[in-house]
Amino acid sequence: MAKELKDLTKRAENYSQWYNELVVKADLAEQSAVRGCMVIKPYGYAIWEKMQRQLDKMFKDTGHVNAYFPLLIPKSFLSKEADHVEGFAKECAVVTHYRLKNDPDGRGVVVDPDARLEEELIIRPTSETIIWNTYKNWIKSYRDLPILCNQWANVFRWEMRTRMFLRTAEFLWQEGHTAHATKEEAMEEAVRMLNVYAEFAEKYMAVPVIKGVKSANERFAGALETYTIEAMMQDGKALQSGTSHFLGQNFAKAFDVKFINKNNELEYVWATSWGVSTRLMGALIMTHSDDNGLVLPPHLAPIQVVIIPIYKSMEQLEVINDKVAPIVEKFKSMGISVKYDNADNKRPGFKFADYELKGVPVRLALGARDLENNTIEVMRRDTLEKVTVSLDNIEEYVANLLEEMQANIYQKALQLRESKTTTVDTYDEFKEKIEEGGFILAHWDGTPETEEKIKQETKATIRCIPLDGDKTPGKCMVTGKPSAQRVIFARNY
RNA sequence: CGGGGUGUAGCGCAGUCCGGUUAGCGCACCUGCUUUGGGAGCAGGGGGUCCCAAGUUCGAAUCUUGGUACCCCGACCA
Repeated sequence: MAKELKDLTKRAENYSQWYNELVVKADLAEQSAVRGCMVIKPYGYAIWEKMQRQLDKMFKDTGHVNAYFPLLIPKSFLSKEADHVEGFAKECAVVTHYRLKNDPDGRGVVVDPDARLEEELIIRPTSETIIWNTYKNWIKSYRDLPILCNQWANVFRWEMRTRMFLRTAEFLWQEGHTAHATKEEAMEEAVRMLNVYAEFAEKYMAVPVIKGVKSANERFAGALETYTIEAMMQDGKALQSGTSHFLGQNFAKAFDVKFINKNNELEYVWATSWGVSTRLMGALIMTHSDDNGLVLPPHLAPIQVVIIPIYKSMEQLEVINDKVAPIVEKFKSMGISVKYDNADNKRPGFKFADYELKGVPVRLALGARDLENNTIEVMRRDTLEKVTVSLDNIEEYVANLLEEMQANIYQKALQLRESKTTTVDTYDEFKEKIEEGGFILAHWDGTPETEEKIKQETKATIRCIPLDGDKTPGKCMVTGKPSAQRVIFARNY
């Protein structure tokens, strides 16, 4: 019986299949009836909620507020910014009718041809256009600025190929849209939010990221500058985990959003937008999981501690229940989320394996042996180490352990990234190394043509031009032309 | 849209080449007893339009034709 679930542990030649299986078996999500869409199950959603709550707090701490804008966007809005429409047109779902009717010839319903919309509506792939159309009405004077709004929403992009969490047709995200009086202020905002994302990834998700700027090819449609955080998955592929865009005055011009500045002059507004999505769930899963299933960072685990009783009779269970009750209370008072699983319909071994699969950071097991010795067994999910410790001060012991684990899985991920990051100087060496996966630091002449050539020949793209680190100039590995600094190449999800 | 693969019980599959009793196995599910410190054992039980349609045949899960769905690899992907 055990075999079925243990097959999960064989990390398939095919990482995608292994990933899919993990997502389903850890009870995070499943494919829905609609192609490319995903049902996020309660356990998966609980993790997303924890992410949401923390991010939302960080947005508010940096002065932002939440609002909500419509799902449907008039088609004409999308075409107002030329680059923007170019980037999204191919993947938009379009609403053309507003009514169905009973099929006169048969069963079921059909689209009522008389109910055609005068103007088609687009299901938002992102909300810049509808938001800027709205901001136009909100902004008259420099006194109305800045506007620092965020919205939590779903968006829809009709992708050709999807993967749960990493790329689904519909996904949940937050999108911040800000309006500023000056260029400098808007640029600061874009960088500020990039830093918020990086801090969230590293401190809460325990996912090390590289902050950088996108090349022109990879830039957001309609942006002047796109900042990104890039993470490395365990198979060496890159995952773009969050982006923050400096939009310049492009959307202000497209939607004619002007304000009167202090000198009584009419000026276009400066803009940013920034977002992270349920793709972060994918990053979380792919960064830490091991052959026993999910590994969740303590700061985001919906259940941080699970307690499992081991007993031979109901009388014995009663005794354990009494022993555990105050421990549970103590954990709760310390703000540690705890589950006491004394369900009698599963055996302990099953529970052990199941909570490991779900990535619960700490497991405590209490049985007759422990009752005699005043001890408890502690297992940490990251290393799978088991120790038996005294019941006295078990709460503090676990609280410390959780922090240690949070730091440990971050370090582990960081070490993996460093071990899979190489520096190359020639294109031949590059072609060889890219096959091994991982990040490659190389010089590039800064032209889209060279980047495109490398992409065609190696399937690797420039993930970012790093903001931090070595800034030594050099020569492009392909053309030999001057390069300001090394950039990061990788294959990506 | 190209290449490859798969549709048989809730899930995972065998059977298909070479047509032939009542379509089989594992897991899950239900009942009972024994168990419980790493995915329990035994016994009994329930559950099937064999993806759809047409054709060949005395007889089709199996052969033929057409359709369809999903998966993987590409193309695509702020």
